[in-house]
Amino acid sequence: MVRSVFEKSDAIGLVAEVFRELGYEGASMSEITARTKLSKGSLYHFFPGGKEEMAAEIMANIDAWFVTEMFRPLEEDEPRAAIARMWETTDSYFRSGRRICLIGAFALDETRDRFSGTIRGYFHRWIEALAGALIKAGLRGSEAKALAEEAVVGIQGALTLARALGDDTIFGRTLTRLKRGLESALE
Amino acid sequence: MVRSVFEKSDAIGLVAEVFRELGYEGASMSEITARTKLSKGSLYHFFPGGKEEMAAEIMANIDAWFVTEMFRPLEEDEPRAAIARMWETTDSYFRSGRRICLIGAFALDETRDRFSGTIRGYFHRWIEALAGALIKAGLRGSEAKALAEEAVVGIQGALTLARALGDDTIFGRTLTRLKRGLESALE
DNA sequence: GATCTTATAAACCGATCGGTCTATTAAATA
DNA sequence: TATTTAATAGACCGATCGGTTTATAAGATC
Repeated sequence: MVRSVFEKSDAIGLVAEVFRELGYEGASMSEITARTKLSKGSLYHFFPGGKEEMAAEIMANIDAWFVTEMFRPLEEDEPRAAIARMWETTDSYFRSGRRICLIGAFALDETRDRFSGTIRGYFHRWIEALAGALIKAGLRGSEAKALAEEAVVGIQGALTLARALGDDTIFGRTLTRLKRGLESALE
Repeated sequence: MVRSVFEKSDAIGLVAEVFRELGYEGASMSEITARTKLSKGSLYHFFPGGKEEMAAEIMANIDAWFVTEMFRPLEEDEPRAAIARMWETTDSYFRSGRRICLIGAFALDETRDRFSGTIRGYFHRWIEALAGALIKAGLRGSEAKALAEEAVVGIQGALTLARALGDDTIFGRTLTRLKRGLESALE
């Protein structure tokens, strides 16, 4: 069989999973072909720019997903409902802490230099969108900004510790704590 | 010149910096030799086991440093003073957020599988040591554990966001917030 | 049905990978 | 002073790296 009706969007998802497991440098082309079952021919057909283009498209994909599912709702919808949905979206996207944040992982080593704009933009927009929703819900700007930052910091930290400790419960516990923190500030 | 009076402890520090910048997979032997100015001869003399041994010794070194400077003081010294010192030690070790946590970074990709014991031990002891100090300072066990976990989660998250946003202020701001959280619980 | 495009497979490429080995020399020991 | 050990430099090795190319065949278009 020479043609398996893979679409580029399928490829993005499959390759993303490999980057998530191995990191940018750890994900060699041979590991990517082995784990995705996509040949080099297919991969370079979809991503002529190689690994760098794969990573860039994956990040753009993730970013677009968050914009649609989380940032724009926070910016445009009724703030309390959007915030409530944010916690659910976060828990399900990160599979209760069993899935890491690829954009956060890329930020830690020199991979960051290749994608600094996307990385900065993702976290900046998350914090700004949440802070904006908190302001619409009645908080002062300074308090909203601090709480939004605290939430995103907590999510990232909990993802790191969930992996580091092999603990399936810390992520959910952290989300619950952060959610209560916001709710008590909004009372 | 053929002998430069390098000691193994010097080598550990130099190589650690390369792993911190490039990650485990990104730190190739040629990059390590280029950045440390240590030849392959020297590196394999100090670390016959190659990259894996380098990383293992670096992590053991970091762990030992934290045990001496932070965990044991939390476990043995007067708790409030030890906690106060913990914040200072954390800020100076991570250079106000400009330096990442290598052990946290290793936790995120498959590098974790090589060193899972050390990684888990490091974070577990940090949380346990801090929780123990909080209990000695008068908190209930459950509250102490939750606050200790919150502190270590926040530190890791702030390190990620400091790098991701290129923001030199978020780490200090987070430490201050976490510190106040503990203090108000101890009042 | 002929042609063209899209997708796949895999042989192949030079460069770099992690690691070994030999040579050399400074310091320690006898 | 002779000998051994610790440390360094770098040539060298097979394997793997990211990437290119050629071949082939399944849809799509005409």
